[in-house]
Amino acid sequence: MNHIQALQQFEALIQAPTPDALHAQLTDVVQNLGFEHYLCGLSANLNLPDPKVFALNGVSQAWWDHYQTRSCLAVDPTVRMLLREQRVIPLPWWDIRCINPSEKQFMGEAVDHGLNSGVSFSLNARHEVGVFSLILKHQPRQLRRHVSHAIPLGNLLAAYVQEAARRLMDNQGNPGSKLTRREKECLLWAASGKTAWESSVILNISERTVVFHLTNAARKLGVSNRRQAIARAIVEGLIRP
Amino acid sequence: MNHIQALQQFEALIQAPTPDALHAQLTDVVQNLGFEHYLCGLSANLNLPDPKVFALNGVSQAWWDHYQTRSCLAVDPTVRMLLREQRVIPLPWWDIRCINPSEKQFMGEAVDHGLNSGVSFSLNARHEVGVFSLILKHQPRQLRRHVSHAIPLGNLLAAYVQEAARRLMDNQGNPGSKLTRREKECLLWAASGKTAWESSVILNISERTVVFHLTNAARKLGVSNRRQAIARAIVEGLIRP
DNA sequence: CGTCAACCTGTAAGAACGGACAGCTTATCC
DNA sequence: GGATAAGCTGTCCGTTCTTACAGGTTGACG
Repeated sequence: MNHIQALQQFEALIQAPTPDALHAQLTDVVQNLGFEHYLCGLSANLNLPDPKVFALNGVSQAWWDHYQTRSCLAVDPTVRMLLREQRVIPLPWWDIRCINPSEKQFMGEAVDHGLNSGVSFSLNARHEVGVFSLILKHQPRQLRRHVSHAIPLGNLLAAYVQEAARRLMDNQGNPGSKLTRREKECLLWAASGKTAWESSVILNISERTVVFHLTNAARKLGVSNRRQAIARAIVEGLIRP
Repeated sequence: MNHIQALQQFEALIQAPTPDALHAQLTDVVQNLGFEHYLCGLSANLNLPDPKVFALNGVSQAWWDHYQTRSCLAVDPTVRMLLREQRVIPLPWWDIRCINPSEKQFMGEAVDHGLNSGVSFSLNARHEVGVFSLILKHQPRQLRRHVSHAIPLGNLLAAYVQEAARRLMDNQGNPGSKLTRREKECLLWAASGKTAWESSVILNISERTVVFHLTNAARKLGVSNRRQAIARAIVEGLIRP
């Protein structure tokens, strides 16, 4: 498959109307790249009680169930290196260094489930993070050559998958707009260290009204006080101090 | 240049000890990809009073001066589409749609300075954003074919440049370490809505000590109260609620 | 052994917050 | 015209924060 054809196939991904359609197209693309499976986990507003999680599963159901029920996110070394350590360049699996027995065990279990080798890419945007992996079930003759050759297009594919996933997620409703303009303004000034009285002077409204908006904002954000509301609004990208 | 060679050249970039060395290597890599210039702007902690900005300039000094003195960030359509609109897939310049006269004028000025065509890539990580562009001074015979062909490796190159830039920035001093472990812990619980008393129970220290750490953290962050300290710590990536 | 940094603790007074009470205006939509 | 949503305003009271005062402990380093 040459580059131009691949690009056209990638462009088609972001038009996918449903996750199922995306999965079908992606399975095809991944096989054209010389891989058997893929795995995509994307989370907007990570570490929140209600993260929007988008997962596409191109591997065996057994492995996926195992991953979820055992909360393998904490022991998955690709997640650690790409998300927590913020590695932005591709991660071929032979570069993975396990830092504790749990990670080692996890990788062993992956091999047992047929995830023999592969390469993982980091998905990053302002308020979302994720991992996209291309996976080989069987080890080919020249593993490193095979994988390395696919890295440039794989890296590009990761970006397209992220774009496609976001479009699908956006269609499912946008909680960012749940705050009114005033509520965001009050939160913004509160995040800048202003008291309710100071904000009232700035916004030319009464102190009581500032308190009113902050209270409402906190309620909408599902938290119980002002500090937490500020933290949540920043993490969700609703305000930019 | 085949993929494997390119990958080796990319790997070498992240070892660059200084911005000048990176620039020299990058100039070579970019020309191998068939482009004349590059432009890289990366900003950590955007929208803060003291953002860490990293810029590498592979274009004419005149254009760079013009870009900076006229604060073209606000009218650069690549910045709008890649950063504000969060487009994560590559942006060939023929896909740029100017949405106002200022942007149109900006693109005209770019052409006047010899930035004829190119492709821009988005650089994204949790607390940094940027744009990396590959630029053609002269329009080749088959422009679209030429640029499209370079997109996969260009996209990968962008990730390596981002990684290299971060390593250089980290070497220049890391303000994230200015908070002690306890101060970050107290901030984290405060951001979760816990009062000083509640945090004291969690951390098994006295309420007074929690207040002490929060006060110190606020002072170190250059702010005057707890709310602002929480906001700043989150934006700077020191804590993750 | 002195010094330093990080950590820990206490009291007290005034300012700010949180929650509950009750009620207004304005614009939009059916 | 009635209903609804967004915005706005006031008082009261208990809780929490902020800032000031004045200390002690522990471990690393020269």
